Amino acid sequence: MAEKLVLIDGHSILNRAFYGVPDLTNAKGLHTNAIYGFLNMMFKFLEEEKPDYLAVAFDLKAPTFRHKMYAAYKGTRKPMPKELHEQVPVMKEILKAMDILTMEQEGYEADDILGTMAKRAEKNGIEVSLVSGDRDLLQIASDHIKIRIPKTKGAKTEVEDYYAKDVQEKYHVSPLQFIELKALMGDTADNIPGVPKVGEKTASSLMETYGSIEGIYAHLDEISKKSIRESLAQSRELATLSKTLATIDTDAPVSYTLEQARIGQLYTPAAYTLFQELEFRNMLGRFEHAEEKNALPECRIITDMQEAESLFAELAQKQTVAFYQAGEVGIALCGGDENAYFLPAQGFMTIAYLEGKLDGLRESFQRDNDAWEKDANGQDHVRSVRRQLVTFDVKKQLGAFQCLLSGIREFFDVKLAAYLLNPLRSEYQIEDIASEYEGFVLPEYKQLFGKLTCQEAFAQKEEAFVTYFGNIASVIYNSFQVLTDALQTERMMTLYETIEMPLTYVLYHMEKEGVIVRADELKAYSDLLAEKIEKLQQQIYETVGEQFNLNSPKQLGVILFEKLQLPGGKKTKTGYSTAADVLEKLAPTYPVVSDILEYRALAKLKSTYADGLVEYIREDGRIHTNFNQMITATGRISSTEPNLQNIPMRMELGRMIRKVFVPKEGCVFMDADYSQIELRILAHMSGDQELIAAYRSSQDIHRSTASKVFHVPFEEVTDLQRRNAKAVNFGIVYGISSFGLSQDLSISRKEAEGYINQYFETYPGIKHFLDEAVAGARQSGESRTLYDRKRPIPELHSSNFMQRQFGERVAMNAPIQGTAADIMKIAMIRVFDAMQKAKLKSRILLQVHDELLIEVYEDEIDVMKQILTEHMKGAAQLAVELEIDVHTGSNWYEAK
DNA sequence: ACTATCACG
DNA sequence: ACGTACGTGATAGTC
Repeated sequence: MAEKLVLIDGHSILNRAFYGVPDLTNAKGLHTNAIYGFLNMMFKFLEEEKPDYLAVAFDLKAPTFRHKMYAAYKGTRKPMPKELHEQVPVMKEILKAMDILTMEQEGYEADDILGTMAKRAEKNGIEVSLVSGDRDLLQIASDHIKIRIPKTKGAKTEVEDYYAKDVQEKYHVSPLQFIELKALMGDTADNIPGVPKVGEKTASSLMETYGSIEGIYAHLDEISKKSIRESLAQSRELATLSKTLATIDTDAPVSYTLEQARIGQLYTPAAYTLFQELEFRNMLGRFEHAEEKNALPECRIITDMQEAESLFAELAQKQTVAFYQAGEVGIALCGGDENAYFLPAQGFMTIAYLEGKLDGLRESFQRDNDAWEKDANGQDHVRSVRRQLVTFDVKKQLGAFQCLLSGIREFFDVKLAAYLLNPLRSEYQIEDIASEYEGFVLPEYKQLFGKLTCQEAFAQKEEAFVTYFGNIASVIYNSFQVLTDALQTERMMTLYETIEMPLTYVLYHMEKEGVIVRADELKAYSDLLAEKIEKLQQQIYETVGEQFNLNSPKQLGVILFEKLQLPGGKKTKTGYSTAADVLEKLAPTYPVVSDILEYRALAKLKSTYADGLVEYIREDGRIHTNFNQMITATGRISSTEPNLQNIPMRMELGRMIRKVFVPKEGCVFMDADYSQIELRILAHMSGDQELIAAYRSSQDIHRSTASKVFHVPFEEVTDLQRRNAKAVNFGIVYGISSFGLSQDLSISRKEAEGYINQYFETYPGIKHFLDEAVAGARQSGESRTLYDRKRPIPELHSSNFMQRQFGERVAMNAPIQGTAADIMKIAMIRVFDAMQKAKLKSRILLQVHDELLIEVYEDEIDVMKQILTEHMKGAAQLAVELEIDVHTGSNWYEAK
């Protein structure tokens, strides 16, 4: 078989990667996304093509000959952004470390080097693949030179391949004619002027008819369109120049030889070090067993019960076993590199049987772990011998395998670990973990089976199905080591083991329990709203003198700011802003605007809450929300389908909704919430003596702040002063900015700035803490909570001022909001444990960031209140006490 | 699929 | 000269 050469257009691929891959930075703040994308693509091509030779060409910084000609004609290229620029030398360093030939040559562009090398290789009977983001290279395509153009489509990369015939097919010209096609239409990205008025359509029809630029000019008078004909006549020189500019030199005196490009040891120690520095953890796997890495283990299906028995016996000897359940169809298992198994639930091998076997494994693991634990006496090395069952998304798996509930510490959740290591991702699919931490490319379920359910897929495509789930089990098994290592080096194992993993179980129980919502009352409330909405709507239409869709901000904007000529239009990119803060300024003068505001409020209540919630009431009369543990950047949990963390509270009419949330027969609701937990955390983390002292003397903190900031005696603080001080306190926690504060208080930026300066003078420790938070985050590229939860902040090193400012605010807010989330999670675990130990029948139902809602049996009210007080206050020992408010009531409205 | 708006902490 | 408060999720309208 012919040998193979892969050539890569360095700058062009880096550029593609830079814009295609989301922003990434390493601990030192170096941007790495372009390098990451480049390497991913390179590995993909290496795996697909298995070439014998590989080389990457770069342009030299100095403008080259062809560009100089054009530079004189019309400016130069845009400079590349600094975030990309800094990655180029690092990229070259990596290639050097991997012993990959990089080619650059004075006076020649990367295109020329690539073209020349490709043609030379072709002459030697070598198959060439040329990877570039640039269609320029199509002119090089032949029967043995394939041009590969990667296209980033969302998360995936698709590749367009062009041999000569493919160019002909798509563009109706030969590769050589492609040069002239391009010369006619021009290319701004490549600084080729082209002929004015000639675009893609015209150029290709001209080329199809006359075959060449020369041919076109020979038959100039035959061209029917007058404007085109004249433009061509006038731009003859430009056309020639463009052709010169577009032509790639395939016979340049390139000094590199094919032999220099031969692939040697790619996975060298030097490269390993670099990959570590850049934090490309998923790629590190390639270095360990570079040879065998391409193959996933064999996946076997086991239908025979005797075989199943011996498999489980074998797995019971392993230190780690990965499992993943495939819908109701069966379970995939993997206990090592060599094999993965799929056990369908059929015949005598029922789900119950499989569940029992898995629970058996768990039990034996637990026995060993308990024994080791006793031996080790709480020493660190226990972790390395602990036996664990590894899976993906424990909370979801619990739904099917209830038995798993009895063990917590025997399970490891790779999805949860991946979230903690990088909480910024929008999703954590098993496929992403496979590629990020293992370097495996797993096909997606949808690609293999489309919309088939697991049952259908198993019935119709058994082999693919078995392979798919076997691969998942194997990826779970393999990523376990990488993820636990990463958690250790990031000092996050304690967070994982003592907070996140136990919390999963608490959340599972809360979801399963659900909360009663009275559908009949909700309906009555909805009808009440409907009546009010109808009246308001009629009144608004009458005043305005026209019917329109009140729910459309676009139509409303036109009515208010064009038809009625109200002042203060324009704001968003799509038109006028009709947001509440804009309308509120107009409401006092224009009664119709305040009607609109009221309409909006009522419409929101009706659609999202009154009508929205009914849809989620199940047959048991309860709403079972999802508490998502792997969404937020700061460590909070979120609630969906429905969101029960944003039930109205601030306005009385909305707050009434809470009356439909009721405890079950024989129970009351108990609601406990932390009092100003974030400010207390700020006092602790900053160590500011004034603020700590204020809390210790248990003063009204906002009043105290007002007194100090505005220099008035504590007793004489006015309501307005207190309100302003409260806003400043909030602002501090959000990462203060004078603009934000001025917006919130409707004051001038100057005044806001005055408040902030006064505040920092009063609490110098806070100023120092916030400055340090930003400086530290800038250094390390991340911020950390008291419990070492991290949030990366790549924005701090952005070249965009706005982004950088955003990064600074995040650096101030994340440690505070995140620590509050940590403490609440600790409290939830301890409260849950205490309730179990006391064998209470009462249940935790909801968490709303700083608040817990409990369904409490009448005879457990006292003990429940005691548990909440002890464990919520005791969840952390801070420089100031944690305080909570506890209320009871016969519905959520009353209990709050 | 995206934007604007608004509910909560 | 720019155009922002931090963190979420649901709905309706628009493309």
